Amino acid sequence: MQSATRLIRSTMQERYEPSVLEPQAQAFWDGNGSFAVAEDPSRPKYYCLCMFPYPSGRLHMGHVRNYTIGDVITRYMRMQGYNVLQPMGWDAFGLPAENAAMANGVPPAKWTYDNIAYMKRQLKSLGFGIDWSREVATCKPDYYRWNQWLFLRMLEKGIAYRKTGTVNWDPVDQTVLANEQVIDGRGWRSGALVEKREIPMYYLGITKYADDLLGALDDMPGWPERVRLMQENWIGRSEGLEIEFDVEGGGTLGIYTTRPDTLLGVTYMAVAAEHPLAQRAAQDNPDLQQFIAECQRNGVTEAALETMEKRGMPLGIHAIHPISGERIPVWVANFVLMGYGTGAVMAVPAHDQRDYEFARRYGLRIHQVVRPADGSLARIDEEAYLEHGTLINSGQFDGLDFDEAFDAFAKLFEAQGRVPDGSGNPLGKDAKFLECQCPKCGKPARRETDTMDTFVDSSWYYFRYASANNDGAMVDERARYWMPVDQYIGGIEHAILHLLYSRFWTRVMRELGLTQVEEPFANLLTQGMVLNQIYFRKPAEGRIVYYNPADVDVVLDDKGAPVGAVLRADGQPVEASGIGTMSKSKNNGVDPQSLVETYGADTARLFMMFAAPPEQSLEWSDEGVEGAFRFMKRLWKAVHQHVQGGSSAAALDRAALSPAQRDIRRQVHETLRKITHDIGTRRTFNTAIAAVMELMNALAKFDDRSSQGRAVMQEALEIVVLGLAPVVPHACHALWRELGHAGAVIDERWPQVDTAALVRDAIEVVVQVNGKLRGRVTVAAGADEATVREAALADVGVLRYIEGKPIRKFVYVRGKLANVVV
RNA sequence: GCCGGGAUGGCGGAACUGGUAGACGCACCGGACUCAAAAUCCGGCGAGCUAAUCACUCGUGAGGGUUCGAUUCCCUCUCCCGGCACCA
Repeated sequence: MQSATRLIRSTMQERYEPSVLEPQAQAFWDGNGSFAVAEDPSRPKYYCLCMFPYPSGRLHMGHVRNYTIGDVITRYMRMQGYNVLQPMGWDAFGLPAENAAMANGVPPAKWTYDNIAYMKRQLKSLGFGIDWSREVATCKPDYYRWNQWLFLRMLEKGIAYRKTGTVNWDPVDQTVLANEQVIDGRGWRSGALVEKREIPMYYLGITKYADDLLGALDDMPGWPERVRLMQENWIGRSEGLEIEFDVEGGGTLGIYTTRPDTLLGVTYMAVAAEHPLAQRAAQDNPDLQQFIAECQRNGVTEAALETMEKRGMPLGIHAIHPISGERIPVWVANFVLMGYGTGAVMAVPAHDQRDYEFARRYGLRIHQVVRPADGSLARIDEEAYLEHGTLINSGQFDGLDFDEAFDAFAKLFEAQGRVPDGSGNPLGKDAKFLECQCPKCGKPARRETDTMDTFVDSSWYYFRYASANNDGAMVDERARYWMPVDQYIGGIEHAILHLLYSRFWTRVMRELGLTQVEEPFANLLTQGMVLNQIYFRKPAEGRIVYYNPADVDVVLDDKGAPVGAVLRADGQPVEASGIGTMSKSKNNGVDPQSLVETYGADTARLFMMFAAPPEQSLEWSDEGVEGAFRFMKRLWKAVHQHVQGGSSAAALDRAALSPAQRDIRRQVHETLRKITHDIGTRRTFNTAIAAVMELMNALAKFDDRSSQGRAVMQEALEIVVLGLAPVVPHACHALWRELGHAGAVIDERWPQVDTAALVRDAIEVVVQVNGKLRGRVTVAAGADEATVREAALADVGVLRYIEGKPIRKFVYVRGKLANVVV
């Protein structure tokens, strides 16, 4: 073993060549199955999960940042002795595959699997420590069959149910559109005017869990405050009831309200101009026709909405109040949006400011049904009373508070959930597909053609990683070992929907006995976006042209401050419009592949972790990448020079060190203490890396060829290599061997701080006079306040400011600072 | 409009619990090496004042407050970013 080590040492490359050493390290991990993990009850587990990507074709910088953060945590926790699972998979159902199929005639499946293969190679080239034996692709039957299986269990339990609901219908594409796919009332792809349609579809009763989902947020310290707030607002906002009012002369009018407690205060109803009821009433009423036309003309631009006054007209139709039986006039109003909810609202002017203003304008009745809980009387003669309070003038419901009233009305109307899962389906026309056998009785049956939304796939994939390749069950006992996820990492854009659905899904699975955990993700880290400069030219006519920052040179003034930019190709100026998210439309993306090819994966990883803390946005900088690469070269050279310095270093003799050796050793262990805290607790990888750079700068000046000097250097470099191993694993894999170790750095433990090395003989105390820095004194480490005071008052810099003045106060912060107040 | 976050050198950022503001990196400037350039190494680098790298003054978006001491806590304001938005 010793001779083998010598051989490696003698052949150590002087040059840092990532293109050679990175594939070697990756081959080592692959060959040894370093990242394939098995359940091991004897060791503490750690489940580190990154949001899986849609296989769009290539990784983008956002992915690289996301997965680098996850990989650093994974490798760090592994060095801390945990049994760490880091899986990866593919959120593989989506419209891009269909669009690509229509555009290029490539079958969606082939397109998807080709993309997966390519992106998997990219992930491997970045050195992520992933257990690929657990890979999941949601487009494969062995994954989505469990969606269907769980859905049937949900039907049995009544968590899923079928009900008629209003949807956005695209008449050209013959499909249902999500709200975000409707742009200015038109289908995003077909451009056709979207219709509201009542179709039967499946609902998932997430509202049944709303209280629990909301309440549990208070007990989730591992989640960022702002994500919890966003979920709180979202759940609170969408918690309401659907109530149907009968319409005189036939039909019903469905509305949705978050204030069912004010139900008895309804004095009119309002519908959108496009609402069928309004359309019908307008047929033989020219005034109404004109008003409706006006409403529609006003459009939905923001400016119009801001300035538009609230206007309306009675339809001459009445609805019947479901409790009181009263006749309620139905109005058409320009502030009711057809695109939101049912396109109709119940109006409670006493307790809604908008309804109040409308009622005042048109002389409609205002009927108070809520008063403050403290018993005082709210005045509603000038504005609506908006707070939750106690019900009055509501017959049998008088005296109830908001929650009690909500529950009482909910029971009365058997409130239903509001998470539609349906989408349109061309499968309904395919007889071969439709005809099937009932799996229970064997008789001919009609196959269900409604499909589930893709959010279902991502709501439980983390369970499947933990139960990978089980043909017989959705999840198995292995999930009990791994769940919950200890650290989840992904983009803030999923702060609400994906994370909320996952929490909902976990509760459903718990109710079905599939898991014991209540919350799927113990700790959540939302990484910031990756930004870059945006450059463009706006021709006199035609469209703006964006130029990639890589093709642009920045012009500097003589102080180095940027004053302009020119396109390298023609030397002519381009305009800069600040920085923004890397995107195709702004042509400011940087391809991870070319970055890895030019500088190596370690440089890419180092730059990403160093340029900003993980939660903040990260500004791209080619010069910053160069800087990271320079550091890699310096690190490599430092180890190379040390190893070249002679045969293996003598054992460290702590008692025999010179003051300079003790100093450098103290700095080594101070750095180790800091990076342990920064990586392990604070997750501020940027400051950890900065601390190591600082240490390397000090080590470069520490030129001590003595036996103990080399021993100190050996220890320092080992700590540096171990400490950087999570961030730049390829280089550290090689350097660890160069430092004389037969084992692989991936199997090493995180080093221990030698607290004895941290002890100082003397400390420097900063001395202020009236809070201004005036001097510094050096005292023995254990000096008491009196000693420090004596030294401080004798300092020449201090004396200048206190001479002849009485000392009013002396403040001493142990070991750091003294303040003399005169 | 509502909710949340932020503003620190030419730039990205650091300062962890109220205690030396500007760590680390980039850019820039000077020097060494070189015929020269690149690379590398060494040094400088908030502003003002100054012959000066001494000293001093100012300085963390603006104004005020609390404190021996404020980038950090409190109040008011400006701007920027994110989320939601006639949301029923």
